[in-house]
Parts: sequence; C-alpha cells; structure tokens
Amino acid sequence: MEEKEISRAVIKRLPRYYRYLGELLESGVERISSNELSERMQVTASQIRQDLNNFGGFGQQGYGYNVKFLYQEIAKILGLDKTYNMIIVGAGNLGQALANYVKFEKSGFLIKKLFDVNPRLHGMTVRGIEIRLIDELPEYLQENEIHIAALTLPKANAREMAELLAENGVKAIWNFAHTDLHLPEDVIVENVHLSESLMQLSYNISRYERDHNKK
Amino acid sequence: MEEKEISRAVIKRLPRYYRYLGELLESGVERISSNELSERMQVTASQIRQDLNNFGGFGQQGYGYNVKFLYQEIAKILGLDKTYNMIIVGAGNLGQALANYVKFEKSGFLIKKLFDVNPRLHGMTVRGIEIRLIDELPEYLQENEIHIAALTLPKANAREMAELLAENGVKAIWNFAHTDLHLPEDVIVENVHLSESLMQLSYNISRYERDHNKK
DNA sequence: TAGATTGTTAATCGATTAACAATC
DNA sequence: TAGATTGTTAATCGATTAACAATC
Repeated sequence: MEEKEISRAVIKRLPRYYRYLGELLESGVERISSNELSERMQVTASQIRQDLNNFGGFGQQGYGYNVKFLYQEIAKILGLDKTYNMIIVGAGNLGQALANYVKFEKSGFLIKKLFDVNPRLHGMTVRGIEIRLIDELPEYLQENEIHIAALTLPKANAREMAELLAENGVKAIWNFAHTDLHLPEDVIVENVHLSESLMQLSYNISRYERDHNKK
Repeated sequence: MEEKEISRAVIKRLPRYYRYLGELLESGVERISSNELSERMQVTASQIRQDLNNFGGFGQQGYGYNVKFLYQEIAKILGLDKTYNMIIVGAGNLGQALANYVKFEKSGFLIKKLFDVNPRLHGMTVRGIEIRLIDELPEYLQENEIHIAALTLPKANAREMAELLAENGVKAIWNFAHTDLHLPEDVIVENVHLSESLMQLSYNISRYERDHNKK
C-alpha cells in the first residue's frame, strides 16, 4: 500500500511553502508561477516544481498555480485537514508556552491537558487547559484518544515517560528533551533540540569571526 | 582567509556528536572507536570519520578516539569555548522559558536581560534576570556588547525588531518568530520554527495512516 | 495562434558509503 | 610483529538544477 517514499528534504520544505502561500492568500494574490514564488522564497523554481510534483500536478501550463488551491492541497499533504488531540507532558515554562500558542489550535492541534509531576501545579489551568498530576496519565490515555504528546520534561525523565506514552497508545511524540528516544518504530518522533540549534548558531558566529580574522 | 566551506549537513550533526561524547564522558568511557560510536548513534562509522576529518585528525589508528579530547575539540569547533552575551526580546512564555534554561548558561550563553513591550512586566525578573521595556533596547545595545538576541515575539513585530537589533550591532539572531527575516548577510540567523516542526510530525502521522490504509 | 509556464527527463552536483592503504 | 582502526580515496547514491517538450 506504500507509495514512492518522499524524501525528508522535501517534507521539510513543505511547511515553508505553506506559510508563503498563506501569506499570498491573505494579500489577495490569486495565482503565482513557480518563478515568482522562487524569487520570494529564495529557492529555485525547478525545486518548487519538482517538490510539488512528488504529490501531483497542481499547476497549469501557461498559467501557474492557483494560490488557494495549492494552499489547500499542501494542507492535505501535511495532514492539516484533520484534527489531532494533543497533551503536553511537563507543565514547566516551555510546556506552558506551547499550551498558550493559539496558532496550533487553528491548525487543528487541540491541546487537551497538561501533565506534571509537581503537585503544586495540580488543578491549575493554562488558557483554560487543566494541569493534571502525572500519576493520572495512564488512566487518562486509556479513556481518551490522544494522537500527539509533546514532551517538555528534563532529560532524566524523558525516556521513561516516552515509553509509558507509547505503551498507552500514543503514536506520535514531539520531543523537546535533550535526548534521543528509543521507541518501537511505529511511534513517530519529531525532535526539537533547542540547545543543538543554539550550537549551530554559535558555530556560525565562530566561523564568521575566524574568516574575518578578528583573531 | 576562508578555509574550505563545511556543509550544513555536517554542522547539524556536530551537536549530536557532542551530546553523545558528553554522555560517554560522564559514564567514564575513555576511548571509543568510530564503529562503536556509530552503533550507539545509529549512523555509519564512515560518516563519523568523514565528518570529523573535515576539522582534523582527532583519532589514532589502532586506538580510536580519546573521548575527552574529542569532546573538547568539538566544543572548540562549535564555539563553545567562548562566552556569548545574549538577550531575549519578547518576555512571553517562550522567552521566559528560554531564560529559565540553566543549561544554556553552562554552555557559555549568558542571558543578560529580557525585553518586552508590556509595561506590566517591566522591572520583574526571571531567574534573577531583569525584564526591561523595549524602548530602552537601543540604548542598552549601545552600551553593552550583545552577541546574540533571541527573538520570541509575534510574527507581526519580528521583522522590524530584527532590523533594529541588526542596526544596533547584534550579529546573531535566534529567531522563534514564524517568519523569515531579511537582514544584511553578515547577520547570522538561526531559525526555530515550531509550527513547521509540528507540521512535519502531522505529515508523518498522515502518511503512516495512509500506508496502513486505516482509510 | 503565440506566449507562458508547467511537468518531466536528463545533467550536474554534493553527500554518503565502501574500501583499503597507512600507521599506531 | 600482528591486530585494530584511522584517514582518505574511490564508488555509489540521492538531491538539486537545467533544459525542453507538452500543453494550457
């Protein structure tokens, strides 16, 4: 049942196309050619056409792409035409920051609950979303269909918690802990390693200074 | 003065090597071969050797790599042997979450101040770090050498703020706003687009369900 | 019909993996 | 010296770019 595998590189670009198309849509642009989009996005027109043609012919010769149509098609490809029930495990600053992002809800990611070990947070709410004790998590997962769990926990507890989530049927984990998770391969993991991102930044600063011999 | 350019793909892997080596160091491992490391990290030994040899011969035939030495060398490559003065522009949940990360300080990223438009936050502190009004930012930048600014603002204000930062001498921006910044090319930008990460996750969920024809 | 622009094939470029001589 | 493992060259694989025929 599997179709030709799409490369990770292509998938990583899709959300950016989606963002640009959304902005075009808002500013009332109806059609756009791969060439014009390529100039705005600073990528080659060839790449845009190749990327899109992985999923189908969304354009029309001599015309270009209909912005609204393409926007909707990419939404479908990315799975943004569905809704996902999500929980946040770890209600520290980062977990609460995520819970406050209204934008996720608009894209169909519904944040149902936060969980934390800290009993002092128990019963509090963030933007109306209840914080529960982590002891209640297994039972909660049995009773509610949760598609995605965001892991915003210290490294030390992250792996164990990820296993617990997987055992209780969570199929996708958005991992903010600074560690790699070892889970059955049908569990989808998307990592956000902030400290690694910051290190890339400092690499570039260092390289820049080296190149400009600011010894 | 520029040496052979190192590919982005290599740079992205370095922080992960660094993390694994740090863990090995903590658990008292003195030496490791590319082969053993490759098994732990789930990459090829060939790739590890190629990656490292972009920067020099850190190993020894017949022996492998000295963990501590390699760890320190990678730190130097990544610029973690220096300290950076950092500010956070936007003291909402995400900004505060970043300010609370003690781990960054340990790696040499010193968070000096937070800035926000909201006067109600003015004078408050996060982990001892003062929140100032954004009006005071230009003057502050003139008087203090700031290497990195984290942008944790709504999209609407992010571009303008980035320009202001660049004009006042900030050379590197860690951008959390959902937009691409247009800055002079000597300003280094590292993007963290959380919603794009989440979309990649939902793509993978959708694809998985499609492949297992859970129609 | 003429012009524009896609979809797609072919060419190029770059990154990953394999292989092995060098050497500790 | 024999064994292990790097550093590095060569082979392969995959991704990007260029080119152009198809077609709106």
